[in-house]
Amino acid sequence: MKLYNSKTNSLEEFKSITPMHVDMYVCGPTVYNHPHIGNARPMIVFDTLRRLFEVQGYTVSYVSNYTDVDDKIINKALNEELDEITISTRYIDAYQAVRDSLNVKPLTATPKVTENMPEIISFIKELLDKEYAYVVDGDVYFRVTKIEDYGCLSKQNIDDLQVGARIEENSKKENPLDFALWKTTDMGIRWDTPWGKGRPGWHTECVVMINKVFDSDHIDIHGGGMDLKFPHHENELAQSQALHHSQLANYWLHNGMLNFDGEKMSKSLGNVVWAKDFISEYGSNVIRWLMLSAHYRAPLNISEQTINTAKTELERVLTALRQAEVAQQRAKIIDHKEIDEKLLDRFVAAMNEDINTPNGFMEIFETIKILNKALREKDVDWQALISIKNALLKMIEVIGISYQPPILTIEDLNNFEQWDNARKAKNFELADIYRKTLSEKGLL
RNA sequence: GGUUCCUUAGCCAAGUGGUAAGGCAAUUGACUGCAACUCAGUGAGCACCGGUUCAAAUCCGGUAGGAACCUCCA
Repeated sequence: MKLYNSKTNSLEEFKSITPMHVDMYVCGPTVYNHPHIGNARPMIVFDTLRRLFEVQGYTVSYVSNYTDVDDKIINKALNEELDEITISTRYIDAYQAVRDSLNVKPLTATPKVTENMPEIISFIKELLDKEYAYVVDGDVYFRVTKIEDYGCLSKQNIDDLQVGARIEENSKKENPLDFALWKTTDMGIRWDTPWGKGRPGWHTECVVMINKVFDSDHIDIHGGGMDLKFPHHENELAQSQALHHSQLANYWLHNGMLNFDGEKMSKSLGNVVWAKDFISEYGSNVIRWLMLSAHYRAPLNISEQTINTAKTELERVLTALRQAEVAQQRAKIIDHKEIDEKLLDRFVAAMNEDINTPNGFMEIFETIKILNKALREKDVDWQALISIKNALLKMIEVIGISYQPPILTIEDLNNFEQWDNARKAKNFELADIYRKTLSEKGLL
């Protein structure tokens, strides 16, 4: 498999640290609100990558965190006169519900900041001990200049950054690029430390959780949205280099951002679309199909038209499967588990080119064409047909499309027969009645 | 101001040197009792300019337009 490594800006052949196993960490959300449709993209992309690994025999440890300590959460809690845990729990549940309804496979672990405070504090302490960090008025900052190639992930030059850096009110830092590891505060949830009572900065948690959950300072894949590349991932990397001389991950993957009707979603534009609303309106299959119809690194624009296209295309896939299934059951052919490996291999090969889902979709369409033709042969080769169908089922499983094959009842079988008979007898009025019944049951 | 990236038919979207995948829409034909489904066919020379090469959508340079990031938004 080839993956585009954001760190080297090039396609690289994937090689796992442990044979046939992948350790993957994807930065999760700060849980202060419901997930919007943009949050769904990394969920879908990295779940698909996980499934792509698994179909090839890898086991995958897929971890994604919840940031449950943050100013936004604290503010929300103050607004609603609730405590932070109530707020963060509410939205963690909301995220989990969206993951479930998007058919995202259960994650291996979903660590939270509040559950890792001793480790986070001792990590910061170690950075202080080794002088990669310094304390000012109870705040702790990371000393960016101590990392020689700081900026190597995001291809930022420190000097350029300093020129472009916004002027901060906070002049306590040695260098404007230094980032906060700890903030002393008298508001909201706080922890005691030798340097002050407060809460951790954002960039430390991911490194600490990776180290802890994977029991290693070096994993295979670190993913997230393109917007996290700098500063978040850069800063994670810097901390890992500081304490472990480790690059943290072999492959850094970043998904592109999502637009709605050509515009970035934002509260000020008032065009934020909540994932739960989108899912209940269009269903998770349509969303997955839509999100995967473009390459994960490219920006993706959602519009009425792209939604409708996704619906139509998806319907084509499911129709082919359904019709094959119905015909097979009417012919009373018992299913076998064989898969047309040649067809599946073509799909996997396409997907293995840096999760090239558009080309994967092409192979799906090719397979559909083959299936439809096989189904309409004069003498159907059922064994071959079932193998093709099973290959197609495997493909949509990789992209996470859920599909329940219809199970024909005696009544359904009878309706089919009556429909055939009526047509033979040229009693079209009666035939149309049966056709309507079958159509309404979604069997045509 | 800095960094990274993008520009392919009406629309979506692959394709990193050898002569433009796939899909949606449109349209023609076949199938059908009619229809749906399905199958077969029809359409671009790749933003623009210049260069390298036997050969470029693909490499290099420039122009125009667009996007993301530059301290906590996936």
